[in-house]
Amino acid sequence: MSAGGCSIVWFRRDLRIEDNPALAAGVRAGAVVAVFIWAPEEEGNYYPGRVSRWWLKQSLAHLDSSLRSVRTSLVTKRSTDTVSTLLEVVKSTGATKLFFNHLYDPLSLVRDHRAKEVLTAHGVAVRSFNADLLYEPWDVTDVQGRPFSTFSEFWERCLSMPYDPEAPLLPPKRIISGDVSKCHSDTLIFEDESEKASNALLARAWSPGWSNADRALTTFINGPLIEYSKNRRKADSATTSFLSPHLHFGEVSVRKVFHLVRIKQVLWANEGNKAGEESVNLFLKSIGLREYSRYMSFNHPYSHERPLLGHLKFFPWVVDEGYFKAWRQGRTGYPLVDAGMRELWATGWLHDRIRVVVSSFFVKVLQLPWRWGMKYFWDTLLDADLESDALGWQYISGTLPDGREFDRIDHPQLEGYKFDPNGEYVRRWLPELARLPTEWIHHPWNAPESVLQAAGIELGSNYPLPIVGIDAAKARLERALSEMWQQEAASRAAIENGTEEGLGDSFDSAPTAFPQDVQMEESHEPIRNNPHTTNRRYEDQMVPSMTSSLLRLEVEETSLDFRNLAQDSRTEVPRNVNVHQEPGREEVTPNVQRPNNVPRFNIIRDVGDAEDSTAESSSSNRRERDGIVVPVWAPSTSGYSEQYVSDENRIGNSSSYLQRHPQTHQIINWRRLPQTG
DNA sequence: GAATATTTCCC
DNA sequence: GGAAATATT
Repeated sequence: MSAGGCSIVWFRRDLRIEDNPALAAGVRAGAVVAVFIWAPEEEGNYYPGRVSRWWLKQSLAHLDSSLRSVRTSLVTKRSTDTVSTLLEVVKSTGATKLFFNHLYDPLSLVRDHRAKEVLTAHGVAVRSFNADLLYEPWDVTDVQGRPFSTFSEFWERCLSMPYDPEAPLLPPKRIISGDVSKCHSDTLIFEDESEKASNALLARAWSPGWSNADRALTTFINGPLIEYSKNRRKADSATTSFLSPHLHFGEVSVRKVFHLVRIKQVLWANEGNKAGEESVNLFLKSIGLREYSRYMSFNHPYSHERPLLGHLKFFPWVVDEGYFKAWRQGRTGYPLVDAGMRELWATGWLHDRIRVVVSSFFVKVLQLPWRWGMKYFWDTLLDADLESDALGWQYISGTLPDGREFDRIDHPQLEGYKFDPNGEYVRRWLPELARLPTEWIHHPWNAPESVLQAAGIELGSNYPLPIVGIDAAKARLERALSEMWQQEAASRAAIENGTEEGLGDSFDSAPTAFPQDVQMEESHEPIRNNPHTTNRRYEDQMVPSMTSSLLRLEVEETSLDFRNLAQDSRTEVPRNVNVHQEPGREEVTPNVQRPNNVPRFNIIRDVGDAEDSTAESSSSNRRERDGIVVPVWAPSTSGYSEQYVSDENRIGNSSSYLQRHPQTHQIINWRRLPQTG
């Protein structure tokens, strides 16, 4: 290690000092400059929503005070270009090392790789770590080394890995502060005046910050965890862990969660407490889903905007702003859905069950494009998380290999009596229905007039009639699906005739090309040009500004934007460095279907930097997990097809819907997009 | 207790 | 909708 130069520890979504490998490495190496860079414009369409920014603000303040208690502090920077800001910090502090923890969303993968390259080129030693996952995505594969494509296989493998997830690290007792006298901090602005009032309410319910996260974890493990299995179906329960926002910002490490929870499980297993054991399994599964969302994002970097399976390519989404608005405002006429949407709006929070209810209503009953819903979640959820939300919405939309079938509609009335049998949840969030007896609470449209009158309800006036009948929705869904199959057949015929090569790729998931389209009404300018006014977008429930016809026209354009994006990132990733193709993988010709050929990411093995490689080299591949492996997005370097799922024996088994339509068992080859233009 | 109805749960 | 768990006969 070079003498003199300090280390930069670059904080992102790992806002904790406990079990933070990057921080620990920095501390071990000597003096530390802790940095957080706020560059929301880089997030493009995923500029964080109001409540998410509120959380971040609190969390950073908390982190700063923790750092101060161990004698350093957090340098904060406002930036529109993270990498050059990092360079600036390097120059102003004389740092010679950079440490950070991995992220797996597509933007971070590209940016972090670039950061690593640029800084390395400037003579900075860069090391990165796994702090966000139990196992790195590239370590969890089937026996042939291929990534899994269903959650259960993935999770089964995670739970039976030959080595345990790393044990959590203790927080540093003391940190030697690097010289920041020439490195000033910017004041970061996370909320504007109009947002302050709403934000003030959040503080009553939530306490961001890593030590609060730790407390929340302990509370959960010693309390609700044991009943988790029993209570999980209750919409209104305070029996969830409430850890998700903490986890999103990395205030608590999943490894710590995993370890503590596992300890409980062993305890309960020894006591013969079957229910407790089962509860732990279920809770861990939800942790596993979070892992899986990163895994999917890493293996399929477009999963936040593109369906993984292509079978909905020609689905005629209903582009109806009125529907969208009614859904957002909780005025669909289905009490459970509406209660959920009101809760979401009021608190930034929803029980997982209710997320499923409102989102599947959105996709199946309203048939709105799922990306709109996902974007709204992104804007309003306290725990908005790109990877998790993408996984969730893709699951709901049936575009995952193991997702639920598309052609099935759950009835909110039945779900209501399932998750909210006494109607308490509905009454809490829909005061207008508060006096309705339980018998009718989940289907007021059936209630006798006298009952409604007694409850003070006038349907269509102070509470809406169902916006769409379930039967009508089913019929419309069937029509839409047959239209979709027709279009697809036509397109396939056209392709076979060689007349229209690849038509449909750029149209795929048409109005789901959300980006600026569903930007709410007032600003047509891209976010990056207009940071102040765009804050307002998140403030009120507004309607997309595009009319349907405009939106349809926009589709091609957004696809073009998307191409540019892909192109851009290509140029950022040098072709010669990242190629790591395993034997037998590279020769797959496009359109020749092979099972599961998807390696799109390559892994840099940075041998020169492996200070601990000798220490652990004998014990399996453990050493690869820290510091020396950096996830790299190198889409242009791989020469094989991405025909994902043609092995019907594997994927087909998981869904009869897919079995009936085997030709759709393909994960779309997004990489082909740039070439079709 | 095996055969059979019924309910539950799918990321 | 269907596998799997659970209840019923």
